[in-house]
Amino acid sequence: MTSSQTSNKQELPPTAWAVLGLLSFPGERTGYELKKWADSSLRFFYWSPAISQIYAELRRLEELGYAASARSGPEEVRAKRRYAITDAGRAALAGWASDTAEAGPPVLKHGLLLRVWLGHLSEPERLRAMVEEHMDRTLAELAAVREAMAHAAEVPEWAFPTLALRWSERQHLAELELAEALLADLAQAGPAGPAAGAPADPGRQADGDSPTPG
Amino acid sequence: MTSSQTSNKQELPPTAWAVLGLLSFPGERTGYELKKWADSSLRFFYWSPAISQIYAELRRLEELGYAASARSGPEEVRAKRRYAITDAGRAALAGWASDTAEAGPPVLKHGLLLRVWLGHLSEPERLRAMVEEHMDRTLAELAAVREAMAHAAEVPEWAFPTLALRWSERQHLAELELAEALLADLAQAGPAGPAAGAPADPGRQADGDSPTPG
DNA sequence: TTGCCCATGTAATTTGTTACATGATTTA
DNA sequence: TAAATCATGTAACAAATTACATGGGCAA
Repeated sequence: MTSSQTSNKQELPPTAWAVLGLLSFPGERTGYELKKWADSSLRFFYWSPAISQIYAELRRLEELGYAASARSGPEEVRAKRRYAITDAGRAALAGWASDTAEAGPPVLKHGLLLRVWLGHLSEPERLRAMVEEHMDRTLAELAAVREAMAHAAEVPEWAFPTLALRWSERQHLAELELAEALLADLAQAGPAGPAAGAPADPGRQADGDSPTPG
Repeated sequence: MTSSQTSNKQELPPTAWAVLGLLSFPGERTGYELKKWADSSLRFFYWSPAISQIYAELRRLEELGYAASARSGPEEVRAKRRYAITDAGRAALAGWASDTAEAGPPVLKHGLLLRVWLGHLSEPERLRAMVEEHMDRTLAELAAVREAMAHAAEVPEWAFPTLALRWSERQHLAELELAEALLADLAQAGPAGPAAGAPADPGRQADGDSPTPG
């Protein structure tokens, strides 16, 4: 406990809470283990920080008195460290996790959709191919989610992680349906519609006062 | 081709491409206008950069020869600037937009799900309330998407933006269904299950060798 | 004995945000 | 004439990544 905390309202970045969250499950673990676990669970609906950042957050968490570490080889610097959450850490995390204002809207950054939005710059076939590739990737992710879920479902302590993974499974299925519908829309708009792309298209350079797209 | 660019493979952050993408639709516009437009379209499936960053990206784009600006009051520094994409910019953007490797998997950072994953730290009712709040927010977003879509659908040049917004509409509907299912899972797991939360729970401090959660 | 996984960290850099400063034009 | 919106930018900072440095243990 490094004392001296004045404010009771800690302003921490999401990563710090996520790392502390990993620590909130029974057991002590190393930064390395935390990273692996994040890669096979958090990453499906939140995200997985770089390993170097995990170590940085662990140090910060320990300074705040939210986590405590024990070195394995007693005196060594840079020896294996196992971290555990403290009572103060658990209390702070519980406060954060229940704070409804803190949880803003989900952040989605969908590169494929940006490309669809910019569809006038690609050939229709290319666009279709990109959507299909996205579906392949999604399918692969779905398999990974299911594997993680099968793993989690075996342990009673991981009931909530299992629920989150179940949500993620459904989310990936929805993503596939969304892509399917997008493909259909593309097929309908492509051949008949205002056919975009590189070649032959008379007029259409109407620069000047065109209204701002929505 | 505006000369002097040595490398033909520009390594630009997503934001730069997004801003250039906004510019790729017919018409010249100011940074300010770009921001408003991003707020009512890009933000639904990608994201909307801070206005200060838009200005920064516009400057970078102009340096690269991908965009060109014209001041309104001829000699003034800090006068209104209208930007337009150049041929080089359009070509680079088209290359980027068709690059399938460039488009990684979608990034999702879902604060609500992180809290569900951490469900053992909240009271069940609190969790349910958070999911319901999320549904309210999603409903409001859905309305905004639909409004933007109605706007976009009127202009033939915005056929692809309209498609992207249609995808977003469906995505928000899916998000609602996902939340519904989550609520059901929570109700099922809550009363009977390994009832987490603050009070009265004997044992459960099993620190030590517990396996790493998935 | 080579290469992989475990394990921890530092340094440099990029990306992006918020807060601030400034002023013109439009609307109530 | 006051407030809102339009419009552009700077400065300080936070968050997070990549690249790099280091070294032990184990398996092919």
